[in-house]
Amino acid sequence: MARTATLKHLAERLGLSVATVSRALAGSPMIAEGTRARVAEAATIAGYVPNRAARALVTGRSGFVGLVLPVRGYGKDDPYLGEFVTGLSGGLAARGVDLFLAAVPEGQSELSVIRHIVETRRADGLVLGRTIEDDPRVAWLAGQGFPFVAHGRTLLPGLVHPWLDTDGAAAFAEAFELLYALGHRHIALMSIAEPMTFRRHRAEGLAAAAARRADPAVRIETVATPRFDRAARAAAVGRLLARPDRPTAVIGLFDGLALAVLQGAAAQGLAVPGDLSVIGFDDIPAAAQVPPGLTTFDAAVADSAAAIAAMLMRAIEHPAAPAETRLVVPRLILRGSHGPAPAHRTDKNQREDHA
Amino acid sequence: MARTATLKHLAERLGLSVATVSRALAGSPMIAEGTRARVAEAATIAGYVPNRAARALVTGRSGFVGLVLPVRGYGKDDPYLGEFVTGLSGGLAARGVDLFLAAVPEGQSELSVIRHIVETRRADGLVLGRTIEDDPRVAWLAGQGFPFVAHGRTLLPGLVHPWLDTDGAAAFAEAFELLYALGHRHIALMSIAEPMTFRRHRAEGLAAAAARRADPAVRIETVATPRFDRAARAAAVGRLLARPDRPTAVIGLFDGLALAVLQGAAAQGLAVPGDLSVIGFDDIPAAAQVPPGLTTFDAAVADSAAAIAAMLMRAIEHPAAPAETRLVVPRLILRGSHGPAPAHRTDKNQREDHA
DNA sequence: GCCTGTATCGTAAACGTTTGCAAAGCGGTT
DNA sequence: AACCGCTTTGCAAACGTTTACGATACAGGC
Repeated sequence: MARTATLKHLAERLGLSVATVSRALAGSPMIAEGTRARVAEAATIAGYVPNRAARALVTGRSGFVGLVLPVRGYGKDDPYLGEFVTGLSGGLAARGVDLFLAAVPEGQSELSVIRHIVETRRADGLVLGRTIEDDPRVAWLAGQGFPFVAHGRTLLPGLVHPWLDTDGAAAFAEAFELLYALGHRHIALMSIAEPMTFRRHRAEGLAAAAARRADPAVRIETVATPRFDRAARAAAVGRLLARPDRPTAVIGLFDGLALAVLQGAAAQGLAVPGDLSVIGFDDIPAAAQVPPGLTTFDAAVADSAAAIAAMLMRAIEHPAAPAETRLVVPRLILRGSHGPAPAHRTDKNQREDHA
Repeated sequence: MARTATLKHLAERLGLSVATVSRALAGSPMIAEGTRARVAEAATIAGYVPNRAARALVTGRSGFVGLVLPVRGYGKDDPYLGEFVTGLSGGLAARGVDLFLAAVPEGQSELSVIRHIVETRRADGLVLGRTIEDDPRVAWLAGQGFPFVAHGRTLLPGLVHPWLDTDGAAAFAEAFELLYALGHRHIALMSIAEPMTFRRHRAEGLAAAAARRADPAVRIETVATPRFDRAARAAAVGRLLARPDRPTAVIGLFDGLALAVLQGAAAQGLAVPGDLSVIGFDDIPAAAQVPPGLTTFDAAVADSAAAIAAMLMRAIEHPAAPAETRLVVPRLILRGSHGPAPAHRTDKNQREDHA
């Protein structure tokens, strides 16, 4: 197996200089069309592939885009990681860039890992997952002028930055309308304590849709538990469903919470959707597996990831360009966990004005 | 912000040559202890970090280890990817190596992606996931002498290669013993049609344990469906559980199958574990969420991944060393889906000799 | 006092690419 | 005939490392 061909080899074979060959391959306008064709042909038949290390050394660009994984955030709790990563990698590979993956070691902050990547120029750009409202990573990267795009908005005042987000507000408004049309008036939102940006948008979308109905019978309540605390989550669900004035429908901020509601309902002998309707968000695999099938939203993670890749490449190549943002609307997936509100049981301590 | 310090900067500041500084940092024995200390100190206070591109250019090693992700294999169906990747990345980072991730584009074979990585020397080593019995990736890489370690064994005749695998045989033997002690005699194995190596080992472990009991009442049957065909899977489960001589317990080759059984049982009004015991393998997050909690095995993916990282680094640094292999035993996690065999209902068409 | 060996350090080449600058060729103008 | 401008190509430096080899010094042995 011949050692991988280099520019010098091509140059010698063609009777040209290395510089000319390099420029021809790069499509430089200062090369005659004829020679460019000759070079291109010779390159393909020689199976030439540029040495990335050499190129990186002179251009100062690594040819890599980084993704950092906080162990805590993306652990067993992140079923969509596979989709996200494949979409990202695919989108980047099409542009000749590779995906570089960094885990956050135990006891280190994600920001410190990011700082290290930036300072050592290990990647030309970064993609950030799971942003929170005042995300320090976003603030720091924006301050550095380092190219990045966030999956999820932030609410940092006076700071515009590139992001792609799912339109959680629209989705939760749609969920409300679905439930309202089925007769549900008392709806609970299972939420989390952490200030993830998506929490705010989805909650606001739900509240806004409810307000638009201007129906005094409508009652929305929210219960929040720590994001990774399964026990607290289960306990809160138990309390919620055991109440005499329990809601007839509950929306989970994401599927994990909706599944917990399903489990809690089963534990208390409540039929879904007979006694209780449940709607989630994300469409994780378990949503299709657990009976009676969770009605939820498909966030199109793979497509989003590919779009993020494209946005990031633009940000890297045009650092001065204005920040690009993009909102994708999730698709409602109707399965078995939603149904008409139980007619015989209106909230005991409420006037029966919608009967 | 000062441009990242280089060897030349350090050399000038210390009144040494670049070569000496390089050697001192590398811990070469031909450097006096005193100067080494001086260099080390200067390097830390200057925040020196070697330029990977330059190093890669001269050493010919990229400083990256590759992981290729077939979209089909690791999609929504691979909930353990996050754990695996973080474990891998962590294990590699500790050794100064980074993880590089390649997705397999639609319409391309995984082998072609691997070939491309190897031929362009984009990575110094590869880790292979989801091996099958006669895995062409393993065969090709071994033929090339390219460093790699497989997560899962192969059954390629006369080919020893580095691998780390979970001891599925031991686990399924343990599952059998658990069920046998609870009185179960008729057990079904939900399996898949694809020749994944783990399928064989787990099935053999189950069969061997059953054989060891030498109990004529013991009956093991296997039903296999295509791995990614959810509909076929559900249909097969439905048929199995609807039979008058249905098994009293079923073991899923992995949690996805066990969950399908749980769902099928619920659909037919069978109580778990009252009427049917179910055991899975992998401990995916949904296993803890779905009622009554799936009894399964923890495959310790993160630890395995870290071990794979270590093995791969050894394989890269000592290409001539004999292939290293490692078997880790999964841990049984007892939850709610197993229980005593239903006493009142022995198989109708079978003698009641174990009553 | 000379030779040899050892410890320590410097010189310089090499890795493969990009790119500023010079050079060559050539047609057309004055 | 000299000059200019344009197109096309080559020269050479640079990116930051590693490493083979040579150089220097100093010690010990004769």
